[in-house]
Amino acid sequence: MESRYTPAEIEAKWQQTWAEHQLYQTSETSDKPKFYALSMFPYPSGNLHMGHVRVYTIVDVIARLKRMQGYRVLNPMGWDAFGLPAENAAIERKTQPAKWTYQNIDQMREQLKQLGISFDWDREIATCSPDYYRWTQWIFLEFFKAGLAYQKEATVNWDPIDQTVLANEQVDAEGKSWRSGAIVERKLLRQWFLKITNYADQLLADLDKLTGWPERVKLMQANWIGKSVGAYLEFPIVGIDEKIGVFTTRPDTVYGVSYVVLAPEHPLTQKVATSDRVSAVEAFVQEVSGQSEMDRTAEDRPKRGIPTGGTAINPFTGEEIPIWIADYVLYEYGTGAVMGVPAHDVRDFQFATQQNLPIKVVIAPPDQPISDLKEAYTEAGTVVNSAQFDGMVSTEAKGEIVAYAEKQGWGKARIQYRLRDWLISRQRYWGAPIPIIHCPECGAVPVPEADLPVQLPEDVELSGRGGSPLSKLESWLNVPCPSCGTPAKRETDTMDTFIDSSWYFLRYPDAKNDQAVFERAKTNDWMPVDQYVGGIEHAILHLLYSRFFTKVLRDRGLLNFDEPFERLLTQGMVQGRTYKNPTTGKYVLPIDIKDPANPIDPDTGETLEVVFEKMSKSKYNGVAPGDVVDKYGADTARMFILFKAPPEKDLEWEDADVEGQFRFLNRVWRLVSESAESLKTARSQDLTKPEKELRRAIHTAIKEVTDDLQGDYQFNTAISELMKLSNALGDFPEKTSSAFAEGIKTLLLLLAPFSPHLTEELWHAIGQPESIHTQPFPTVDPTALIADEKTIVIQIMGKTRGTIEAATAIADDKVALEKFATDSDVARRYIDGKTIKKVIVVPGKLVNFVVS
RNA sequence: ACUCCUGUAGCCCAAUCGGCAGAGGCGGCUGUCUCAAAAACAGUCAGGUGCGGGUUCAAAUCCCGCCAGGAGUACCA
Repeated sequence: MESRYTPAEIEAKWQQTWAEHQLYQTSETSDKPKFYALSMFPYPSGNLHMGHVRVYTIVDVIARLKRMQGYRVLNPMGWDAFGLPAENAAIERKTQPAKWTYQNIDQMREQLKQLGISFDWDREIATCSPDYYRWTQWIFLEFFKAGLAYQKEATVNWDPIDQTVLANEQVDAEGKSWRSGAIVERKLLRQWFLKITNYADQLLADLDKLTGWPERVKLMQANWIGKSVGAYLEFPIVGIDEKIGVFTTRPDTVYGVSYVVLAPEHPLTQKVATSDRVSAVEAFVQEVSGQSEMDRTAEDRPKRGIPTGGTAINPFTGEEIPIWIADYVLYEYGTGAVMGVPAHDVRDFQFATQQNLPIKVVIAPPDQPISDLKEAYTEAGTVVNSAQFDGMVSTEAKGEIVAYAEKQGWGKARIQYRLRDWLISRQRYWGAPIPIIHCPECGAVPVPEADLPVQLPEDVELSGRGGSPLSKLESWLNVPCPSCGTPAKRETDTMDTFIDSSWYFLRYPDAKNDQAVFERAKTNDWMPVDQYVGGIEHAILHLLYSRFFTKVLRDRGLLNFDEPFERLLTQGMVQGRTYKNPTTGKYVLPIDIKDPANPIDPDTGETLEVVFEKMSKSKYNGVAPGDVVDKYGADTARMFILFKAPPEKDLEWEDADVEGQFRFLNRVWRLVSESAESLKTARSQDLTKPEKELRRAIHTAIKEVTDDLQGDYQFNTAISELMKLSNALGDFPEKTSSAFAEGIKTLLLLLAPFSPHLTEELWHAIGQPESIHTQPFPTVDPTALIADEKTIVIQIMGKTRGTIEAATAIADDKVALEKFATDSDVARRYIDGKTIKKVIVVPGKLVNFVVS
């Protein structure tokens, strides 16, 4: 065989052989248990980056391991192919989005294949293909039939750069678009929504079922859903036959209400204003609405508001209280109006102090007298100044007061969510058209199932400006109404691309079905996904939407499970070495650095800061996967990525460490190829002591690697175990021993999921006829793990004083060990002449003497 | 401001139920090879676990209080 390790040759060879033998095709007709391994599918930007390499490598190791462990594994791949970049690229390059996208897909598929990932390419999907979006549209119509898709005029987030609306989830805390980074504007538009709020409670409650998810992702979703338990209460307006409804989580403080506040956008603002105040109110509302969301919610800015002159009545006390308008009340949340209880709410306290509004204490702190409040008291306490509720504990008063309000017709218990309905219409071309026809007679009519897909027309003029491109295409736009035949118009908005990705995992089990969205039996068989791997950036967006879709489709009778993803692994970023000028903040190209040990700005001569940051073009810190594969091979790239950091942590790309992995694979190569011939004639006889020790090392490695891959996928420590085994084999002199042969085979089998090409080559080199990837994963022989002797730690007063060797039978027996240890030289040296007060014995590990 | 995560050797990272702080890699040093160097190979060096308390026979691990870095949320009534 080849004496040198030449990854380029063997990797190409085996990739071709595997493809010819369809080694990774999903087996469907088997009684093996199923395992669905899934990586979040990529957007086909045209270039694979290291982040991709990391996810797919992680999933590939899991898929390969599970196959060897006897599972039938589904490990599919596809493309999240709709979206704005294609449209923008098409405008720039004067081409069609479809053409650009499919070219990118071809390019990325090739790059992926070079990594040796065991995808079942027969199930490949692209969301922009009519075969796929036909069913996206079909699912939309399922939502429509269920009353979960509706149109509404609403103030929505408008991205001025991308020229489209966005969902709340797609706008970050600073009011910026997740894609373009532009500050979003608020616009009143008629848009399509999905009623995710109907499922708010289930989406929250079922988080408890997701025991295989990271806590922080669940926490983020719970916060996003934002459940608040409280009450809806109504305050009649003096002089008008209308009421102001408020939502509060503190009905127990209702006797302390000293004013009510409306959000500036509230429809009642003009009505409640007294004639002398109307113009001031109008001016205030104008001013606030002219401000961006940013300004309005900026940190520590004072609350602003004005009285309307109008008054309302607190039904509980009969008191007349002023109605104010203030910018700290959000129209989007609750009823857009709040009751002001300055004594027991931090914001109300601040506002009331500022505006000289009365502060009335109704909850007394347990042990303190009610004195002048310096700040709001928001804890529980004893109810005071609250008529018949006086003396109650405030937490109990909540229920009583709500019950009383309900009896009096003043309000009722209410649960409020922060979650809003999902805005899904986009005024762009490259997405799945919403399959609706607007008829002047019948309204919004669904496109009949037989007419799906509503195809995207190809002869379209793209400019990126002035509304949906589809609205300008008369031939496509005008159709007869499917139900009455009247001339009607198609819906011109396309769907948010997050819709496409909210169900793709349901399609893989039956990816080529052209009769139905999927065969229920197949999807129910493979789902839920056993292990999902992807970036933390989807903690809310994609993962919440997918959970929502799953629940709706379950309720439509299509699925028989509640949650789509059993276990979730969120992998960390891949960071590159970045040279940054500390004063200007500018990034410097690595090739401009003369001495990496002492990096200096070539322009200014300043010493540069060396940091690891997420790889990106603008930071000049990217490493191209292709370059690494060319230089070291895919196996080395895979090993490095898995070894350098635990999967959920950020990974710092260091060339020196890549070389370390390359060296390791070379060592394995040499170790196996040097002994390949003698292995074939390995003799078997009674084991010598060194052979027994080697077997113990072999089976310890099996145990450790299996454990590392069982629970939390600790690839880094698994690889270090493989290095240990490799070292032990290298040190072992008897290359013709059967124990050595067992060790070599075990090493290759354990390494196979990590370095599929190298192990396949060596597996054949030692005379094995079948593919290593179809072999069973090694299992532990418990008898091989038993050592004849164990090292026992001797401690005196908790301090280690030495160790003793004890026969295993003694070491594992508490009584025998105590005696053995007490008689040992080490112990005697320290306990002679002292009284033993207590002896702590940990069998197999240590003996600790407490002496006086 | 609040919540969560992370601080272990020069660096990346390990350490079952609390039980000898170290598995692996990088780097450094020494050697082999070489005219020399690089590469490769072999050997070797390394801190008491961010800080201060506490619990315990025993703490990197558990508890309390700080410090540093990162992430998320941020008037949600």
